[in-house]
This record gives sequence, structure tokens and C-alpha cells, in this order.
Amino acid sequence: MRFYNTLTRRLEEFREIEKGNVGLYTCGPTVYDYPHIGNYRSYVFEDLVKRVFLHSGYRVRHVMNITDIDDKTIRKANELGMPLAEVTQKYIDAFHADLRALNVLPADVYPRATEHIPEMLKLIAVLLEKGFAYVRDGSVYFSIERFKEYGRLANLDRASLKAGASAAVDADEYEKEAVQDFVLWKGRKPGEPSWPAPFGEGRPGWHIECSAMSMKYLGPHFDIHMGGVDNIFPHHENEIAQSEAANGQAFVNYWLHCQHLVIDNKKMSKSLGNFYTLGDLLGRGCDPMAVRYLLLSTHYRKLLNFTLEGLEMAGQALARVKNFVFSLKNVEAEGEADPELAAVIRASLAAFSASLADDFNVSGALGVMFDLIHEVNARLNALTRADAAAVLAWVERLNAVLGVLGEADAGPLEAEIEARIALRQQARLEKNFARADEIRAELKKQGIVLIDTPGGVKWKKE
RNA sequence: GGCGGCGUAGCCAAGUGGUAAGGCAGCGCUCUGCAAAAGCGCUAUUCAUCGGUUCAAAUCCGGUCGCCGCCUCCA
Repeated sequence: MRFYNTLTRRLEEFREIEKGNVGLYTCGPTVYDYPHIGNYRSYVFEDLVKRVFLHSGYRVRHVMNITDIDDKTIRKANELGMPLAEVTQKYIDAFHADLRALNVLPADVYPRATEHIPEMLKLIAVLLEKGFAYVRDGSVYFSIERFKEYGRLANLDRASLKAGASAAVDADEYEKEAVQDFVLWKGRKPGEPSWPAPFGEGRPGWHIECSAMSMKYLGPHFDIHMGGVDNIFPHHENEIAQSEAANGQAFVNYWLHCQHLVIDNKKMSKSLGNFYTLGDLLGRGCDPMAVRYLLLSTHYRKLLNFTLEGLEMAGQALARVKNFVFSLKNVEAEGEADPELAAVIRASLAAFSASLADDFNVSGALGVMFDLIHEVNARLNALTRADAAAVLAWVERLNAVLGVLGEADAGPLEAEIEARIALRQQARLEKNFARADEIRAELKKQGIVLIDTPGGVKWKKE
């Protein structure tokens, strides 16, 4: 398996630290609002990576942090006049509900920043002791000057950092030795939650939580760290600095970053109103599996242009797969399994895996999937039940990685549907097509689609 | 100013030196009471553009045009 490592800016063959195991850390949400569809592109991609490893036989230990203490969560709590913990819990619950809807496998641990203050304090203490950090007015800063590797991940050198062309460089309210230094611990300010610390009461900076929590759950040196491209600098750069400075060893072997998503070719922004949460889309009647399919179908290192039209197309593509599964389930011929078909299936599975193993080429993998669907469709009439079962097993195998075929939701009872179909058949025999169509339309309203075949009437859920 | 990315059919999107995958949409035919589904066939002499290297370029090199990201808390 090979993929692009941001750290080296090259495609690299994956080599795990501990045979058969993958330690995976993914930057989770800051829980001050509902995540938008762009956030979910990253989480769905991370889920794909994890599933590809699982598919390849690795055991994966996945940690995703929850940032429940920072400027934004504090501001939100103040705005709503609610306790911080109550506000963050609300968004944490919403986040997990969205992940379930998108069929994202849960992480093994979701550590919260507020529950790991001691670990962070310990890490800061080490950095102070080793001389990488300094205290100013009750705050603690990391001195990038003292970490010679600083800028390696983002491919920035100190000179260009000094140029500081970004408009976002704020005249920080805290005193630092150098503007580029970042805060590890923020001295207490009125109206903000704070924790006692040897260097003065305060709260943690953003970056330190990921270092402290990843170390705690994955050790000082682990395999893969992921996030959105915007995290490369400064967040991940700072994590590397903190962790390697403290531990005196390599932190993470592979850094993977998911490109952003734009909506109608424009950057998402609240002022443009082109902001979708998953809830917005589901409210429009969109299928969360179509959302997942769409988010997945563009290579992760390319900008994805999200449009409602694209979502529609994704839904149609998915319908093709579902129809295929439906056809297979209705195969009734008895007989032996065709060895030639079995070989075709094996080759297809190998090609599918190979495509994903090549820097997570989902488009290529989907192409492989549709090729086989086409091929099997062409010989559908010649299939036996044993053949169909083999193809269905193939679908299941692919879906274990793609995760785009959700379970069918509960609908009207089968017996009831069968009864309605019998009534319609009676009407058809009597050439009462108006009545027959009426029944078909009623069932359609309940999400049941009828298909007349030479072998009788079949039905399926939409 | 520094670093980096992208431009492939009506739309989405692979392919990165050997002669354009796949999906959606569309068209024709088969099947059908009508639908739906499915099948078969068709749909890019061409990969933003100009030039170069090569037996061979969407793929490599150089220029041009257009779009975008990062350079301290945005997935």
C-alpha cells in the first residue's frame, strides 16, 4: 500500500511500526457549532483510509480528539448563556449522529481536551524543562527558534515565516518573544474557564491537546496522522514541534491531508449562504449515502466541487448498484457455481484493492466495481443462485470499504405489500389497468417500487 | 514576496511516456398493457493554450492564459 506523505511530499510505501497494527490519529471537531459538509469530507475520507487498512487485514487503533475548550466554544457558551460543558455536549451528540448517518466507523477513543488537562500540563512542563518553552505573564509559549526542524511539514522556512505576509497575523494580546511562537498555555482571563497550573491558572492552547492526547493513546511515535489541509500549518507543524521536542524522537511517520471542498465553485462562507450542514441536506430529502458517495468519489488530494446536481448524480450511481443487488437477490435458477465467473470476481476484487492501495484511488476502484456490474448484468439470465451468492459476497466485500450501501430502512410490512401486489395482479388480469396503476402509485408513495418481469412481480424499496 | 495545487466529453471523474476507465445525463433498439428495471449499440482523433524533447506526450521540459490554497488557531 502506498500513499502521499505530506511530510516528504512523495508517494511512499506504507510500513507499519508494529507488524499488523496501525496507529491512527485524526483531528476531530471543535464543538462550537454543527459541522458543515466540508468537515465531513475529511471525516469520510479518514473513514475510508481506516476501512482500507481493515480490508487489508490490519488492526487499526483510531483516536479522534474532541476540542471542547478554545476561543470559539467559550464564545458560544457566553452567547447562549449556557455552561460550556452543556454547549459542547450538544454539539458532540450532533456530531456523532452525523457520523452514524454517514456510516462512519466509530473511533476507538474520542478523548476530550477538558479531560486531559493533566497530560497537557505534564507535556508543557517537559518542554519548559528542556528549554523549548518559556513563560510570559502567566502564559507559556513554544519557541520555534529552538526547534530546528520547524517548518518541515509545511515546507516553510523561518525567513519566509518572518516575512509574515498573512493578514491574519494578529497583534496578539499575549506577550511573546517572537511573533511566530505559539501558545501552549493561556494565562487566565476574566470570564473564561481555567485550571490551576504551576505557571499560573489558565487554559490549554489548541495544539498541545493533540500532542498530549495522541501520545497518551498511541504512544510517542505512531503511524498515521490525518486532517484537513488547513491543519498542515500551523496545527500539525506545531504538534510535531511540541511532540518531538518533548520526546526527543520522531512523532508520526505518515501525514495525510484531505483537500477542501467548495460549493458551486465558491469557497464556503456564511455571508454567501452556501453553507450546508448534513442536517440541511437531509432536510432537503437527500440520501446520506449519496452524500457519502459524492464526498468519496473525488480523489482526496483534489478540490471537490460540491453541488446539488452532483449529489443527484451520486444518488443515481448508487441506485445502479442497488438495482444490481436487487437483481442478484432475485436470481432463482438452481445449479452449480460457474468457475469462470468466480475467476472474474477474484480478478475484480484484486483490481479494486490494488486501486485503493495506490494512494486511495477511489475513482479507479469505482470503475472496477461498475465494470463487474456491467459484466454480470450481461449474463444475468445465465446465473445460478450459487453464482448470485458469490457476486453478492463480492458486493459485500467492496461495501465493507466503501460503506455506501446503508441498511434498508423499515417500511410497510412485507405481507401487506404482497397482498397489494396480488390485488394489482388481479386487476391486470381483468385489464383494469387504471386500478392496477393506482395500486402501483400508492405503493410508490410508500417507497415501494414494482417491477414486472416474466417470472412475476418483484418489488423493492426505493 | 515565499511555498504549493488545479485546468480531461453536456456534467462528475480516473489515467502521469505506448495511442482516452467509470458514473450521470442523452439517443436508438429489445422487453412491457403502460411504466420501471435490465440488456445491446451509439455519444472526446482528443486532454486550457503555444512551443520543445521522443519512434511515441493528456502524461516529460519551457513559456502563456485562467482558477485556487497556505505563509499562526479555518476540515
